[in-house]
Amino acid sequence: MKKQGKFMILDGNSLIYRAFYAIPILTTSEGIFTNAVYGFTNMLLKILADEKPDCVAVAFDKGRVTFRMGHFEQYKGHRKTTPDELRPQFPLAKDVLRAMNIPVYELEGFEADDLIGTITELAEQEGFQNIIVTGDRDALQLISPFTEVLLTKKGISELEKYDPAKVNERYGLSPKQIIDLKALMGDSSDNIPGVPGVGEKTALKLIHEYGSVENLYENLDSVTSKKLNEKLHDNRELAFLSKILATIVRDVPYDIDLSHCRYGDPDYEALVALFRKLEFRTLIKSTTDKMRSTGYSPKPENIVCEGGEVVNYRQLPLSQGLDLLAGELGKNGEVSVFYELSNSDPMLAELAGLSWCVETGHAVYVSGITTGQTQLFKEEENISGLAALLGARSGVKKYCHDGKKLMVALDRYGISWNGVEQDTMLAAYLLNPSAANQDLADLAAKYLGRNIMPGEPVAEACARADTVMSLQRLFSIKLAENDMDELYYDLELPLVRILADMEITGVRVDRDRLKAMSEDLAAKLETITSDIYRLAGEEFNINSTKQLGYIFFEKLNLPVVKKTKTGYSTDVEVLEILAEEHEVAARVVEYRQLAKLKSTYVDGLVGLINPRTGKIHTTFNQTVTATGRLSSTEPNLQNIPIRLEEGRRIRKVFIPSQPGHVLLTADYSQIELRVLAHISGDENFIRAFREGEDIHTHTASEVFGVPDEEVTREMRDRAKAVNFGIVYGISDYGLARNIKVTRKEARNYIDGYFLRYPGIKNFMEDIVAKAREQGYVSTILNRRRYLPDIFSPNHNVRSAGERTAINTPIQGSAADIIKLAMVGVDRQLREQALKTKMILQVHDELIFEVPQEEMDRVIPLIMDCMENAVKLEVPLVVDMKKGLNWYDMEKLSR
DNA sequence: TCTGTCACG
DNA sequence: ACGTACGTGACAGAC
Repeated sequence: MKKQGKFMILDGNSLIYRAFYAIPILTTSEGIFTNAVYGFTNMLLKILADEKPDCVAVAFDKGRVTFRMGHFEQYKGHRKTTPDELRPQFPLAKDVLRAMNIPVYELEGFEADDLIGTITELAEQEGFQNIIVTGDRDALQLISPFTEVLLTKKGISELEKYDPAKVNERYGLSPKQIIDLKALMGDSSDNIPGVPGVGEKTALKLIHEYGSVENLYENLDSVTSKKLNEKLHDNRELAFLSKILATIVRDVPYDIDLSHCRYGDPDYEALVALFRKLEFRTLIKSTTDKMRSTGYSPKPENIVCEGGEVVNYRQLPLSQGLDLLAGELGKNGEVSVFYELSNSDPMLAELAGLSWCVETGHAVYVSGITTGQTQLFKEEENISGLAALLGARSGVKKYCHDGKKLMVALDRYGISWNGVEQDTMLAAYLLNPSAANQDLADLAAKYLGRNIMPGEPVAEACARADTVMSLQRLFSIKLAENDMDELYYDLELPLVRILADMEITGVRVDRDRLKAMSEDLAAKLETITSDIYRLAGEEFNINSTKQLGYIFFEKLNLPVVKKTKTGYSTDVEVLEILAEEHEVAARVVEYRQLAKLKSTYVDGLVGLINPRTGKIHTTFNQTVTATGRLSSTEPNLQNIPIRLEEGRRIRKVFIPSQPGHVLLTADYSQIELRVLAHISGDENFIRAFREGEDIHTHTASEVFGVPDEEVTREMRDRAKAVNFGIVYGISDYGLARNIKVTRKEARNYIDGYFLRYPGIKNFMEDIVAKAREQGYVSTILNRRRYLPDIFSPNHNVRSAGERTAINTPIQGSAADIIKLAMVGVDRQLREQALKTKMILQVHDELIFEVPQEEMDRVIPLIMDCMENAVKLEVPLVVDMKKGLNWYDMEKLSR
C-alpha cells in the first residue's frame, strides 16, 4: 500500500446543524439568515488550518426517503423538521464549498454517514490516512488504524480527536462495537428503537461481557437478571433491526474519484464575492489579506464592470493626468473622484493618490508619491492645476464617496469646495441608515453586483472612481423614489461642507490645565488605590472586573447582586448596594469615576491635540447612527461630562481660540418632547407647550391629579422619568427598574399618563402598526429606518423593534431639526460675512466661537434660525449661554 | 476582537 | 411567560 497523505471528509449536515445551534441567529442587512453558514465556514477554515489535509471532501444527506426506511418505517420519523431559518443556509454553505474548490458528495436515498463510510473505505484502500469531521457519534464505528474521527465537543471551536485507543478509553469498546452498543441502547434522535428499557449503562455492560449483539442472544440464558432477560428476549427482533439501522453502509453504489478531492487554492474572487453577499466582514478581511500575502492579483475580467464591457483603467504621471482631465472634464460636465490619503485622520494626511472617472468604464489614476521623498501633490503648479480643475468655479459636478474627508484633507492645499453634488456614502446611508458601514466595496457588491478586488493599486483605485459614478446614478434614482430629494439635496449634502468646516476649525483646549488635571487625578487615584488595597487585604488590578469579582464575591464574600454573561456584575448599581456592606465598594465607585476622567477625558484629549493647529479636531460622522443623529469620534466631543461636578470641571479646558473671542452655546429646550407633541397631535400635550408650561410639572399634575402648585419635587421627578420612558417606547418593566418602584406602580403611572394624553397613546399604537405595514418608520423630513425586527417571531426581539418604531421618529425628527438649523445658521453667517464659527453639535445643542464684537448680532441670528428651523404645532425654544470656557457659562436672558 | 463599564443626549 | 428602557463612543482587560 502506497502512502497517499491525509484525506479529510466532513459531514456537512451534522456540522451545519451544529453551527446553527451554536451561534445565535444572524442575518444580513437584507434578511438572509447566515449564522449556520458563518459557523460552518469558520469551523472549516480552522480545521483546514489545523490539520492541513492533502484532500478534502464534504458529504451531505440527500432525499427524504432513505434505504433505512425499507427496514423500519419510523426511522427518523419524528425527527424535527429543519427550522425555516436553517433550510436556506444549506445551499449557501455549498456555495462556500464550491468557491473553495472542495467537492460535495450526496446521493439520493443515502445519508452523509453512508457516503463517508464508503469514501473512507475507498481512501483506506488507496493508502490514505483519514480524518472524519462530524458531530455525530455514529461515525466512531468507522475508526481504524487508518481513520480517525474529529468530533465536535462544544460550540464550534472545541473538537476532540478519536482513534481506536480513545474509543477504548471512553467506552471500553472497539470501534465496531459502537454499532452493537447503539443497537441495544437505541438513539432517539435517529429513531433507532434499541431494546426498550436498556440505556447506555446496561448496554455497555452487556457489550463488555458478550462482545456483540449476536453473541449476547446466543447466550441469552446466562443473563441472570430476570427483568433484563425478559426485556432482551421480548425485543430480539428490534435489537437486530436496530443493529442494521445503526450500521453505516460502506459500499454505496457511487462512482467516486478521489483525485478530485486534492485540496489547493480556493477561487478567491468567488469566495470574497460570496462573503460580501453574506456580509462576513472578518472573513472578507482575512481572505483579502491572504490574497495580498500570496501575491494574488485579480484577473482583468474581474476588474471589468457590467456586461463584460471593456474597461479602460490606466495610471498617468500627475501633470499628464491633469492635462487629460482638463480636456475630459467638459465632456459630460461631471466627474467622480476617488482619493487615497497618507493618514486615516484627514487633518494629518497628505493626498497620496487620486483617481477619477468621467464616463463609466474609463478611469485614470495618478499617484502623489513618486520614488523618493518628492510628493507631486505638494508642487505648486500641480496643486493649482488640481484646484482649477476640481475647485469651486469649475462648474463641473463632483461625485465622491465620503466627500467630507477629502474636503478636510484638501483644505491644507488651499483647495476649498463649496460641496459635492453627490456623495455615495451619504446616499447609501439615507437608503439604509442601519447598515453597519457604508464601505464602497460592499455597496458595489450589493447594488451593482460588482467585485472590487484588492490587489493591483491602479485597477483598484480606478474601479473605485468608476463605481462611484455608477452608484451615484443608481442612488439618485432610488432617493427620488423614496421621496428623499429634499432630505438629501437640501439638508444632508449641504451639511457635508458645514461639518468639514467645523472639523477644520476645531476647538482650542488649555493644554497646561489638562496636564495639571492629569497630575491631580493621578495623585487622587493613588490614594484611593492604596485604600482599596488595604480594605481588600491585597493588591490587585482594580480595572479588571474579573479580579474585582474575585475580591468582592469570593474573598470578602459579599452578596452577588446580579451576574453578567461572563461572571459577576460590578457596575455602579451593584457597587452602591454593596457599599452598605463594605466600605471598599464605595471607594471603587470613586476610583472608577476618576479613572474614567483621567484616561478618557484628560489623557485621552491631550493625545488628540493636533500638533499643527494646537487644537482638537473631532470627526463628525454623518452616516453612522440609525436615527439620523450625528456621532463624533477621535475624540468624541458629544459626551464630555456634565452631570457630576468632578467631571463637569473638564469643561474648563475648552476655550476660545483667541483673545477677544467667547464661547456661545444654544440648546433646544425639550426638543424631543416637543417633537412628540407635534407628531402625536395630542391636544393636552400641545397646549402645555403652547402655554409655556414646565412639561414635567404639567405631566405630574395630570398623572397625580393635583394642581401645578401642589406638585412636589418627587412627583415631578417621576413624571419626568415617565416622559423619558415614553420617548424610549415605554414598558412598565423598564420604568419600574429606572425609578425603583414596583412594576404595578409603574403600570399605574403609564395608564394614568395615557388617560391624560390619549393622543400619545394613539401615536404609539399607530406608529407600530405603520411600521408593521411598511417595514419602516419615517421622520418629519422623510428620513427612513427599516425595522426588520418588528416581524420577528421572538418576543424580545419584536418588542425591541416596537420600541425602536416609537423612538426613531422622535429622535430622528429632532436630529432633522437641528441639522436644518445648522444649515440655516451657516447660510446666515456666510451671507452676513461674520467671523463667528460653529464648532460643535451635541444632538440638541450648538456651540459657537464668537468674536466679542459680533455677539449682539449673532445671538438673535442663531436664536431665529434654531427656533424657526421648522414650523411645528408647538413652539421651539432655545436657551443660550456664553462664557470664556465651556464650564463657566452664563445664561443669556431672552 | 469581544465584553463590561461609563460618559453624553 | 417573556425580561429591555432609545441613540452613541472610548477605554481597559480578557481572550
